[in-house]
Amino acid sequence: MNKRRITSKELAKLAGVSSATISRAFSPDSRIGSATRDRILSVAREHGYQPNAIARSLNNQRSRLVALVVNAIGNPCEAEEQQLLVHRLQARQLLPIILCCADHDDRLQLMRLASTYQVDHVVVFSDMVSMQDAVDIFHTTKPIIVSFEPLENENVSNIRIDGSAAADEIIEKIVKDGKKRFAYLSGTKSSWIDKLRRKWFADALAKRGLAIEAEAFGDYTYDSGFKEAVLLLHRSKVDAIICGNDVMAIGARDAARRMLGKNTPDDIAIVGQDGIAMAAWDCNDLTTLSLDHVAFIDAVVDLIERHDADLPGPHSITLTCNARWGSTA
Amino acid sequence: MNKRRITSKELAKLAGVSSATISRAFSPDSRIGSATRDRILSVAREHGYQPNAIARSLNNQRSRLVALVVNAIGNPCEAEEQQLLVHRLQARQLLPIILCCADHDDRLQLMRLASTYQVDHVVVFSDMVSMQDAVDIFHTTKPIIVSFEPLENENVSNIRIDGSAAADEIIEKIVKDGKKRFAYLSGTKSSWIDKLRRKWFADALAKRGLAIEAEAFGDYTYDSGFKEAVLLLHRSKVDAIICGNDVMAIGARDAARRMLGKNTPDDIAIVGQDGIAMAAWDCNDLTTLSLDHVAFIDAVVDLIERHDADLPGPHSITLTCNARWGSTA
DNA sequence: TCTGTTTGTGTAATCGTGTACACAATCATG
DNA sequence: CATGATTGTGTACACGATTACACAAACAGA
Repeated sequence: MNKRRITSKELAKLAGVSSATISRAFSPDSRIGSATRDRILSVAREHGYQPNAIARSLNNQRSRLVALVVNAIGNPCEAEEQQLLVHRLQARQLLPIILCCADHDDRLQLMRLASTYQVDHVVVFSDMVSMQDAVDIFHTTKPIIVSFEPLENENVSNIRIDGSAAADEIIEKIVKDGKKRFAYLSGTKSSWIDKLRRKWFADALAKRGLAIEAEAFGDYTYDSGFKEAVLLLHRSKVDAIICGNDVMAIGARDAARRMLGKNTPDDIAIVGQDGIAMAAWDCNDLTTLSLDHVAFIDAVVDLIERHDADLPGPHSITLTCNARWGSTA
Repeated sequence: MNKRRITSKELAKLAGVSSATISRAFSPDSRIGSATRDRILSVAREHGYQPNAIARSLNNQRSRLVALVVNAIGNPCEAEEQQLLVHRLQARQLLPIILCCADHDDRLQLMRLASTYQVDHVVVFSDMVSMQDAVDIFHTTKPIIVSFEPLENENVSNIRIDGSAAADEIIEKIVKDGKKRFAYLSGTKSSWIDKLRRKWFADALAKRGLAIEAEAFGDYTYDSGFKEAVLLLHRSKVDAIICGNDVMAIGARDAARRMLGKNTPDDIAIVGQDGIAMAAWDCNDLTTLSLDHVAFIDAVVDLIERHDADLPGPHSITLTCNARWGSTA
């Protein structure tokens, strides 16, 4: 119990070889007698020896650590993607370090801390950090950065999301249903992705001679969706609310029903964004502009693998969203 | 761009000192002239130098990494606690490595991988790994393990959860409302925590001359809650379902309403467990046996800090749950 | 048999820090 | 002013692996 881990040198003594041979026994393709290897692996198992990844990282300049910069873990919009990505990383023997930006006072400090661990890759989900900051902090440690936000930089790969067609489809249907006055409920005041999403819908409305009449700002949570929807519906006569994400949409739907007695889709149309699993639950049944999470994470993993294999240059992948129909619009 | 990180030796040359002095400049309390330190820090900032945490870890035998063994990231029951814990760890300059067990074929392999990174602490949320396995794998690297499951071991601290009183309260109310036939919908077939939770309710029923009449097994997801509830309600005439977690409870509630036209709480009582934020949403309004997440994570952090400061021995903390009332029971 | 290749292993340097030890310079104290 | 404590810095080694290089043994082909 509680005994210190055995080192390769100690194991070498036990197996009657040099520490170099120990190392070779654990490197798949290296010149070593198969008899020796078997003996070493057996002795290693017996003593619970495993090569120290920290020492190994120091030597090869590869940590096999990946920093995941996220807003929050609990937030379902990201959680499903995080889950998927973590799974994929683990299958490739890469370990994720989570950097949770939501309630951390000094996000840059946090990223600097992670950068000292020589992470091999960085994936930025969060829209709370400026991409330029991420590059500045991590460029000294050479990892590639995968991010939503397009940034021309030789170290940054991007996943671009295009939801304009899906937004157009959704607006088409809502307008056909007779709705005329639209509100947009943003998730943040300053996020790049939020502005992009808003533009998809604004463009679709403009095409039909309509516009976003009212606007509100929440923080991607149910409570903020609920609260802002109440305020919105009290101060303006909108009959459709496009929300920055699904969770806020659920909050807005509840607010309309509970506080103003308005039901979807007859009295008011409500649209979410993300396409989280919960949106499809029977009690929610949300109409939402949905991103294919699997395709999204496939793209991220693809970029990471490309970089892991030292293939040249950063890349850019564009994914399109699609409409997922529920009973709220 | 993309230039290799500067090392302490290179910085030493630039600042006209030895690499040892560089190291001292970054160690808060070490003998160094304040003028020298200021100069070094300034040159360091200029060149983007930060001490390499990997090398430092190798040297001090402290990685400041914490392994978080969880079932899934997306699962809301854990997500809130994870979020809180990650926040606390980050505030202490500890970085979390996530080990996601849910869909990983070889959990032990995964834990072994993490153990090679010499993590300082391990927190086991998941009930999918046997505690004994965790101890076997991590004991060679000396970290303390914080876990739900009580295990007598000098390296394991426990957080025990007691929900018996709250379960009694809840059963009391449901029985008073006239319900007589109870079903229990488990989250897993084999989990230790699931059996414990079930026992709280079974005991409360036994006290009143009642028992769990029907039983089903899901996997903590909405879909499984929905599906199992349908089967359960078709094969037996229960009028109350206690669910292994909140998400399944929401699924069960939807199933009862949608597939059998039974509403809560009049036709059927439905109870969740965990007390996740979503349970309190207006559209759910779940009665649930709730754990105080903040207190829980406080306890975890307390144990970690104690161990981080090299205070003696593992400890055990017991927390009690309380009933949170909604309109489903 | 002689030479040239292949195979298996050990030696020693390296990765980037932290720190024990040594030593010079500065300071306090009588 | 002499002496001892304190302060600031450099030198050298340790942390635990990987790997270039060297070298002996085994083996191939003529």
